[in-house]
Amino acid sequence: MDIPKSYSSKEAEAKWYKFWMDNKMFHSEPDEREPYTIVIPPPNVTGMLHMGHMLNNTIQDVLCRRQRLLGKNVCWVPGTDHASIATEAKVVNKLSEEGIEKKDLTREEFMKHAWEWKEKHGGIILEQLKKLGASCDWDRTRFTLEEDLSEAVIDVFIDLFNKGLIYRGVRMINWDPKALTALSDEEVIHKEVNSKLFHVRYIIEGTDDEWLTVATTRPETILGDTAICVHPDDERYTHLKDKRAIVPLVNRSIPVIFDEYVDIEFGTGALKVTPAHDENDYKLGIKHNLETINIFNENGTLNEKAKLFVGQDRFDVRKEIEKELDEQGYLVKVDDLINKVGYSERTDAVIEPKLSLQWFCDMSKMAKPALENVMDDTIQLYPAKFKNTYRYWMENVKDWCVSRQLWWGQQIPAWYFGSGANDFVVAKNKEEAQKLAEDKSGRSISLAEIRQDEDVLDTWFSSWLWPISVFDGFKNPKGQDINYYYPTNDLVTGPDILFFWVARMVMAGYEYKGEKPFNNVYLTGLVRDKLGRKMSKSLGNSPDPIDLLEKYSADGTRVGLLLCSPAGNDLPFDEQLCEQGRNFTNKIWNAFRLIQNWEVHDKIEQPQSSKIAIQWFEAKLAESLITIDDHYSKYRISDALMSTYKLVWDDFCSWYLEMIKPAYQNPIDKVTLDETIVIFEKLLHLLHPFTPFITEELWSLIAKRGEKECVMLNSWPIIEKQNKELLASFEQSTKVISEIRAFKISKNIPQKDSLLLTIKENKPLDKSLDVVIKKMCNISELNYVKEKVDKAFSFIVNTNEYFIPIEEGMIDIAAEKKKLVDELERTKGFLLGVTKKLSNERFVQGAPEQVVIIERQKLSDAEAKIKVLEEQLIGIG
RNA sequence: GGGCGAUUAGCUCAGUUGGUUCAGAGCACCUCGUUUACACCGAGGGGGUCGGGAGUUCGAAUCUCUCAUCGCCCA
Repeated sequence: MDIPKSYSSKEAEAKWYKFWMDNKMFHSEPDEREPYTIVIPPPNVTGMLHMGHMLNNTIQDVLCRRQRLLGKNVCWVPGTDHASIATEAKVVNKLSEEGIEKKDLTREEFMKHAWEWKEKHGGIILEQLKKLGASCDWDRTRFTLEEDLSEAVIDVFIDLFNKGLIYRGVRMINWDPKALTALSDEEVIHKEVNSKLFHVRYIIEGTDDEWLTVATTRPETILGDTAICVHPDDERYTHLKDKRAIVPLVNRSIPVIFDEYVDIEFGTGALKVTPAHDENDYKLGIKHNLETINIFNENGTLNEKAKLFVGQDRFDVRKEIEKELDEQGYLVKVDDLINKVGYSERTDAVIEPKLSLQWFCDMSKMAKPALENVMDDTIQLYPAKFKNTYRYWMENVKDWCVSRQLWWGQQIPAWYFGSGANDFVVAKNKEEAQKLAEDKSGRSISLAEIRQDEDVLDTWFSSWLWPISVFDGFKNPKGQDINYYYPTNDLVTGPDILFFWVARMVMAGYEYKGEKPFNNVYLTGLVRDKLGRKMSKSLGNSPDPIDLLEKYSADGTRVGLLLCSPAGNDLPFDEQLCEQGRNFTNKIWNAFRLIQNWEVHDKIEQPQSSKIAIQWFEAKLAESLITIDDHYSKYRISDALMSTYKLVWDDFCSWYLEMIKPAYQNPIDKVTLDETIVIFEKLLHLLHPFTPFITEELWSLIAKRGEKECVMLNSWPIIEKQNKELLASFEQSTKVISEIRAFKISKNIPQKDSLLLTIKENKPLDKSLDVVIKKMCNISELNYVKEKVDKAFSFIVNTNEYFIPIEEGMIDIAAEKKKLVDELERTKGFLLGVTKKLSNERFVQGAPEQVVIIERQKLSDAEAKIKVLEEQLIGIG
């Protein structure tokens, strides 16, 4: 068979993904096996695959594929979420490019456009995941706005309302003037920006020249001021008790109030109070019974209440009012200031605090079990350090603003039947609403009188039900799916949505299933660029994932991503890692080529060195498997990969294959070849979670297979019995081999030249491995002697002395001597340390017995070594 | 400003209850090598006072305190 020198991934990837799909190998149905379930963190329908998705889904796929190999019934549920704000923004933009304004459309017309957009773009990201090799059960793909899932959302809203956990109220909310909707606190990103602190003076009412100077970053809100507040202990201002000041430009009279809330040190110690446009001012306003003047329109322009600058944008007004205040003598000075400003996560608009009537969800009751069950590890977070953050959130949980002033989403099932603040009911449909409304009002109400709330629910109000709703747990609570797959096993997501999503899923899980939604949460880091910056569209510093997949293959890219991704730590991505991943797949490929090209003979007897090599590798495999399984159990995926990588590259390719490799153009014996193929197959299983495509390809090539046989459904290797003695002896031999190789390099001796090796055995030695040393170093003759050998290159491994006779002129006596002296010095120093330790009464008394025994062993080893070194030094003269 | 976490080789990170010379891995780097799987390779090698300081201990990368720098969350 003619096998190319390098692995070509493209064909194999297409072929095997199709094979898995055609044979429904990712599909799961409940059966008698133990389930292993993951629900995907649903990506936005607006999204394109980015590096974060790549990492996140690679990890999920690794976990799923390993569990499949372990024999579990694996179900990885994919899907997308409708992303209210982002999608609506995309659709509005698209329509406006076509000359259509949202306000000219009915709700139904708009929704039609939105669904069309979703059908066209919503599936792109899922198709991209297939290129990565994601083994999702695509037959189970769900969408948060589909009918069943929406019904669950509405039912939950109604249920929570009836339980008194959802209410309607006026609050200061985060208003996005670009998207024209309320945002939850979590959707606001606070950034540090360079601002200015304006010092503006207000004249005291009834005086000609008595002024009070305030400091503010937002001079445009002066127009909505309804008080000035100072600290009661601030002596600068005590004389202003019961006085009033005049707001500049608009000449409105406002009171000077006293409250301990004010920071005496900040600015001038006098704070202008604008209750309509600042959370803290709002609280002050309630406390001191102040007027509230809302000077902004919903889009961030000023309204007629401002009296000046009406219709202009808030940021333009900030510049203009500065000029105006200065010209009229109100502006005292302007300082530079760095402060934090809230921005919309979705539109990047500066958030405007706004008083508004919204729907809220009371979290305090549901937070309780959600907190307890994470703190006691019923639900485990990996890494556990996130328990702290989680606890902080849950102990300081705030009510959740769930309404959004949008159309793309589930419309809030609240129905209004009058103009009173309480003239509403919550019901599943208009007919039910009518009944409830009549009950509530005690009068007859026609259907025409009833209007549904215009707003929709926050997207997270869908996502928090995801682990239940994808298994139809609301529609069919006793269904086979929900009973079998819930609670799910693992959740893989980023710490940035630990509260947004993870915590809320936990709450919903306990509220609606009485049980946790998942056992373990693996929190990945953020993917950053080489300079440590977040990857973002605006910076343009993110590689295109699809390019990476094409350049380095899916397997190579997966390995590259996982090489540097310890749980919870950020991932400083470097394309070089994908190159390393690709090189790794090429190494595996070539190991296969080597084995494949050997000619086999039935009649040849198995060499002793091959027999030992097999025994050794089996022991090594068993040892590595324990390590690898342990890493997986702790979700240390990078470490599991590195252990696998070293097992394959170092132990299998560099040691094992070299040990069994027949001489040039000689055939191999059948026993060794067969055993080697068995070993190779085991390695393919260990590799499969990381590199699914090449392992499937090689599995099919290395032996004859049945039509539907494949590596992904075959079993994970079982740990064979361990053999620590053999591993220890082998390690000694590798040291000997390394010494001889180094010697050959230093003397420019070609590999094909054979050497003699003589050993003086000072300490019992496993001689069965001599055949390996002979083969690996091309030793023609290996002897044991009682006396040391003159005129030879020598070295010591584990107090045994090794001699390679060479011509006298070739020995660099000075260098040899220096090597021995250095080693002697080091060993003596070491001996001194050990002696000191052992002569210390308190050490011998205090340390555990085992530690003391080890120290005594070190002492006698060092003494023996010193003796050998000294003898060699005498011999060398 | 408050809370949490980090700081180990050029880079990215391991280091499990303090105890083998425990200072490690991968990559990068340097030297040699076109030997018949692979130069997307092989063999060999250099490199760190474990952020600084103090303390506890027979013994500290590991525990305590303190300072510095960075990150995250919150105000």
